[in-house]
Amino acid sequence: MNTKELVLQRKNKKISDHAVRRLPRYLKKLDELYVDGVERLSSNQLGRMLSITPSQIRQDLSNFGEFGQQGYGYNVRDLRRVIAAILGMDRNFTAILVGAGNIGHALIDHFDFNSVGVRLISAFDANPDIVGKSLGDIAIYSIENLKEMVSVHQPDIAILSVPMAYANPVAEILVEAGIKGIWNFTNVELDFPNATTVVENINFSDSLLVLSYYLSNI
Amino acid sequence: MNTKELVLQRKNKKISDHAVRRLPRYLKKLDELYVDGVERLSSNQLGRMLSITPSQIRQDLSNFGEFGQQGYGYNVRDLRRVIAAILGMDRNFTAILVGAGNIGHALIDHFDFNSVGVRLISAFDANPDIVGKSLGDIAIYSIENLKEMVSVHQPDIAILSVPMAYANPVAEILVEAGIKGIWNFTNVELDFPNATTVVENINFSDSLLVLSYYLSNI
DNA sequence: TAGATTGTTAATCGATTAACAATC
DNA sequence: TAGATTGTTAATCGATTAACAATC
Repeated sequence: MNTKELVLQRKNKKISDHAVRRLPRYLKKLDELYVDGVERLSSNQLGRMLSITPSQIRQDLSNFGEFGQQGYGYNVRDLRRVIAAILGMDRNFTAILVGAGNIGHALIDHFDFNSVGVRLISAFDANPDIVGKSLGDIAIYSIENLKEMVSVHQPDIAILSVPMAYANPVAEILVEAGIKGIWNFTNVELDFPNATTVVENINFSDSLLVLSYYLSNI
Repeated sequence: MNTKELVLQRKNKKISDHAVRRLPRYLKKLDELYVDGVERLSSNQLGRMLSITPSQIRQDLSNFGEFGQQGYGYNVRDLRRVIAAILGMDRNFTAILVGAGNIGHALIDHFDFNSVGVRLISAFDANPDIVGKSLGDIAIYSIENLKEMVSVHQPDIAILSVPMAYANPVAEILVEAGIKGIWNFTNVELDFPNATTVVENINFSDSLLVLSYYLSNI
């Protein structure tokens, strides 16, 4: 299979969010197997490893192309590459951190942006005590310059980790400046009037409440 | 409506995870409205605010009981209470932080556990430099004592934020010691053999990959 | 009362699973 | 070749939406 022939979406099929969210799980398992030196893999084997039916795996992959071979299965190395490409890992997306508090710290120090193909280029904060300094090798700029910097440098993703009260106003600035994606850590649902912007939420309080629900209901 | 009569699940109906994950959104909006002094609300109004069909809201709520009134709608204050109770917010769940690195820091400093009815009682770490100190008013104990402390004090929830390599071994200790829920920040899929333990994942890398996917595919 | 809105049943839509012909 | 496993079509299952009688 030639990766260059990769079609990201076949036949204008509508691809469900469920399917998309399974792709990172496939990828991670394939990475593990690759590191372990495994060369081939059937949908059946992968399914057992992830508690997913082989049917579903084949359906999911068939949204994007034909990556297997009858009687053989999938080549681990190739399939990894394909899924990485589908997920946009080779697009060299750039990101800025907006709000350099504790979560921002944690991301800069511990999150391997590289491993998902994203490059973090700078940070912005309102606190004059930290503006002008840097976190690791990420410089912190004043939030005053956010709009201009986004307009000029056109980063793809804004990691939004400002205090809740600022979530919507800052998001609006980002959208106006032309940001394409927002990774939203604010626990606030962003309300856009005219949104072509992609928003992906990491919502701690919703998540903990769901855990609390299931704990309450065995 | 009398909150004491609340039944958490009617008719042994199976409640879908989708429905459960919408409840925190309802609650948050109801909180806002309550603070703004709004007294009543129809499923239609709430639906417009959240971009959810009124049908779905009524279906979701009907999983748990009858909380509205024909011709009137829902009482904001009552419905808030009911949903909070369904989500287990008045169960006084306790939590421990396992791995007191940056994410742990961020949670202690900024996350309002109180607002979801959870009480954080202590933290554990392997780093001898911080064991014995505290973060805010949360004491940090040695991870050596984890199993014993969990067995004795029986916290409900473990917030798992250890390095990836330790995710599964530490999770196993927690389960053996009788933990009921794990809020998993490790980016690792926990594999339990005999799991009655509830796991709720916060997976940064999966989430960022999904954002990257949608950015790649307009 | 008349209008509004619920809770629920029925209809639709979408996602998952099963089955199987094609073929490596 | 024979066995294995794909990609896809069909069947099933589950979730969402629509419709409406009940009733505040």
